[in-house]
Amino acid sequence: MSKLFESSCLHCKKRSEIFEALSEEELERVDMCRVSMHYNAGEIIFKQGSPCYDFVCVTSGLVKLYIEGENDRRLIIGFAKPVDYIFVPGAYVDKRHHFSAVACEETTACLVEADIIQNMVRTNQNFANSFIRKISMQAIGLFEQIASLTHKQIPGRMADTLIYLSGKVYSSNPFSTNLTRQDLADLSGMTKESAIRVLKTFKEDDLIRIDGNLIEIINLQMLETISRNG
Amino acid sequence: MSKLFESSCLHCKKRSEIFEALSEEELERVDMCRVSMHYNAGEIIFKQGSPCYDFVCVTSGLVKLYIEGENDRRLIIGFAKPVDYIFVPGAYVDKRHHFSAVACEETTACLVEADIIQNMVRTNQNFANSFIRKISMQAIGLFEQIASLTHKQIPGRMADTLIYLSGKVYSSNPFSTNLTRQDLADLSGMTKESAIRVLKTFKEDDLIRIDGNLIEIINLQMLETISRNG
DNA sequence: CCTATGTGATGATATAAGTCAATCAAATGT
DNA sequence: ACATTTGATTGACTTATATCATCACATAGG
Repeated sequence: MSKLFESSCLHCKKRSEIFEALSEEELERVDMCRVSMHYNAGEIIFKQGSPCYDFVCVTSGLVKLYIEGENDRRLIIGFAKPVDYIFVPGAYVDKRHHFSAVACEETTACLVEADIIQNMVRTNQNFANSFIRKISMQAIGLFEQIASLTHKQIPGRMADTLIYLSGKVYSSNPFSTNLTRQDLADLSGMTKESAIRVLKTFKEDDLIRIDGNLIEIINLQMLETISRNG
Repeated sequence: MSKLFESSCLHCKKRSEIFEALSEEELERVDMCRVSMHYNAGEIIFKQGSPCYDFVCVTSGLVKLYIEGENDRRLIIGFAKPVDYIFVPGAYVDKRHHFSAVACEETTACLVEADIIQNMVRTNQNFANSFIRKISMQAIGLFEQIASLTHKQIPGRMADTLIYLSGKVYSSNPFSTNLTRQDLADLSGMTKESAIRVLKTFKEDDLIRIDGNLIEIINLQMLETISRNG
């Protein structure tokens, strides 16, 4: 909505890694053309295939990023949380989004014109470097996910998903989430029913505890073993 | 081996997209510190997990890039052919290789110190831009592969592999390849036996023809339909 | 020349995981 | 307060795909 209830980029600066490379003057330039948006849970921020005009920087809430395949199948390839900006590879190739972004919960985000960012990548070496490092990390994450999805079976994949959520996304244990079983399935490359069944066996084996929105990993070591054995 | 039997980067320039952004002076700097290497089929160029010192630019032959998972399982994530340089995401993160590179056939490649390249990314805007575009394209390719591998079943995945090889890697039809059935399987996320079986059904249905090292797509349209239906 | 060794091919079998269908609980709208 | 929707759960069944075992063939090495 209005940018009034967001402080300016200059003060927001301390929280967002990548923007540290920018000078005050550059930050002001970003601030000038940014639009602060509010999304309710479930609302689409951008959709795969649509033209991409903006870079999105999540300032609160949580956003899931997923690929839509044929037959209504989806695969969640990651999350963006405060203060991640979402790297959109299409911005440098075909100006199209190659995955969709949807708010998992109440989310606010700043949209900045892609041109402005790309321009700063051109003119500011340090920014460009952070940018490339960020893309690199995303690529490495994808490698890990692709290896897990193709080489492991259901228990191993779900173990990876739980470890990822607790370790990388929510950074806490137990963690409170409003991801659905379908989301967990889309993260692990399986059907919702299979997800429910593995989670049940994990509960029965006292590896995890689930109470409503709260998921707790009780036996991380065993989960890691399951992950390793595929 | 010796750099004598390779012409200098200055003359090689016309063939390699990304280096077009470099000035003569910069190209000379690259030329100075580059090492030209020769690899026989099957030889490892670099291995997942090892420290990465160099960027690799393939000047002849073909290189397969693959992730090694647990239990000896591998997944081929792409190929590098003349004149691709291999983007190594670890160079900007942890200085480790996150996938392995192996020569599929007689291959020559130039190795350039990662520092030199990274330095030029810093100082040359156009080079940085080409660099980011290249990474972006790799990421988009990974998205497509990950969607294919997780959402499609064996015939769809093998169809994708054949279309990819003919269209993107060999750019010809028929194409001559010395990839083994195991390689085709590693590209498609299945076992060697499954790969052999689908290929057999494809042959029986007159979609493809295989004669020794030669693979020909006879009915591309039908293969694309199979790909779409998963 | 014979023996390893790697690759391709095939059949029998086991099993992992998807599909389909029904039920239940909680949330939401009227 | 009731109807409707949405998500979670479970069971029965089917099927896709891996595994295992075997065999043929070519090539390389001693």
